[in-house]
Amino acid sequence: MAIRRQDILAAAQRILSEYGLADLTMRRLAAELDVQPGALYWHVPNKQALLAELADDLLARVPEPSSRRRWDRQLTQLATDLRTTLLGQRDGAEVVSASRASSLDTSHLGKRIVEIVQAGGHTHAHASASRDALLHFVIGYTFDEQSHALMAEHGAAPARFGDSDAAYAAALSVVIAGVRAPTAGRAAPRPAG
Amino acid sequence: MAIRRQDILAAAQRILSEYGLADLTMRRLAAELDVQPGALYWHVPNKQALLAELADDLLARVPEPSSRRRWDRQLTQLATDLRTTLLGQRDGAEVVSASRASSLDTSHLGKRIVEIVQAGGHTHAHASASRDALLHFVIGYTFDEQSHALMAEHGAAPARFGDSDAAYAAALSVVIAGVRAPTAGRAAPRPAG
DNA sequence: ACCTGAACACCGTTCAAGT
DNA sequence: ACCTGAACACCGTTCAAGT
Repeated sequence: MAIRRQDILAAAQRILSEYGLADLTMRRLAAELDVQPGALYWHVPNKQALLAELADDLLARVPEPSSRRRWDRQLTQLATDLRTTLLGQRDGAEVVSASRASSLDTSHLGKRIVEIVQAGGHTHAHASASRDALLHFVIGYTFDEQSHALMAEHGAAPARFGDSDAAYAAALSVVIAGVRAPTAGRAAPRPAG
Repeated sequence: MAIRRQDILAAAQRILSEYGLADLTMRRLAAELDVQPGALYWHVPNKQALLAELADDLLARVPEPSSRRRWDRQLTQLATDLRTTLLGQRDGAEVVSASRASSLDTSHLGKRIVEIVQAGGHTHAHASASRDALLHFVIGYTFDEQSHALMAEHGAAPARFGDSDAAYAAALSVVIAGVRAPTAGRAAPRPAG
């Protein structure tokens, strides 16, 4: 009974969820499937490709925003769901962060964001810039959140106080406000204070 | 003639600049200094601490924004200089990204951003959210840029077309606009299209 | 077609023992 | 005080040979 590519992915998922990314090695994966490490390389070109597939599967779990709502609400929804999805998988943000390698802009998520912003009446240029700003923010932010939670668990860092969801929402709203107000860059200077 | 902590840092810098982060191993570092690998552990607790110090040194190179300019210009300047600094060091964004582990908010850079936004007449809460949005964006964006450039070099990815500085400036201006316009979240909805 | 066995070329970290 | 020698417990990847 030969192992299939599918089995490898599933086993990788299991190890990731139960033991974390640090324990997800090709040797551990082979042991989980009762084969020799080399056997994996008949099904998969290398570890990176495996991680990329895990990342894609994870991003595919982000739900579509309901298109009935206002475009900027859709964007907020999407960014919120993306974070929730990443937090829902152990080391989720790191997996995505480590293996995206600049395919984010051409990803389904990236395209959806551009569509939504354009549907809001903005130029393609502004939509692209918004996509870059939004995706890099969300992933970077969540990565930090997740790795800090891990360190706090191991006692290597003090636990953060306050409502983390609220902190995220506040930072997110900064980016969203910028998406909504592209002309602010050319607005007349307001007096400070 | 014993080696000093300083020498280790300097050698690490050399390896990083000449061969990249992947080649910066404790064993390679020891070889560079003509000592056994174990010798390093008399001077340094572990590899992570070393990387954290490299990251700190790198971030310290970011120049202070001239305080004569308008606050939002200072912010743009800072974010632009941060990217330039990261791009100026081989694998710079990755080094910072890998070893910051949520010390960014308490970093000098983080504090400066909060000060600047508050000097712009905004609340501390908004300044904190802006810091989070801005730093995560810049580092995530630059990391992607740098790793993509590396992959393109190795022929593993198509080279990006267009002006990368302009693309960055566009995405950055989205975030900055959001920092400038915190009330936009409560503004009346504009008709789309 | 699919896997084993065995190797290659590495890692970070620890620690008794030496000087 | 500072380092060596030697080990421990690992890595990802390749590839001839087997079934």
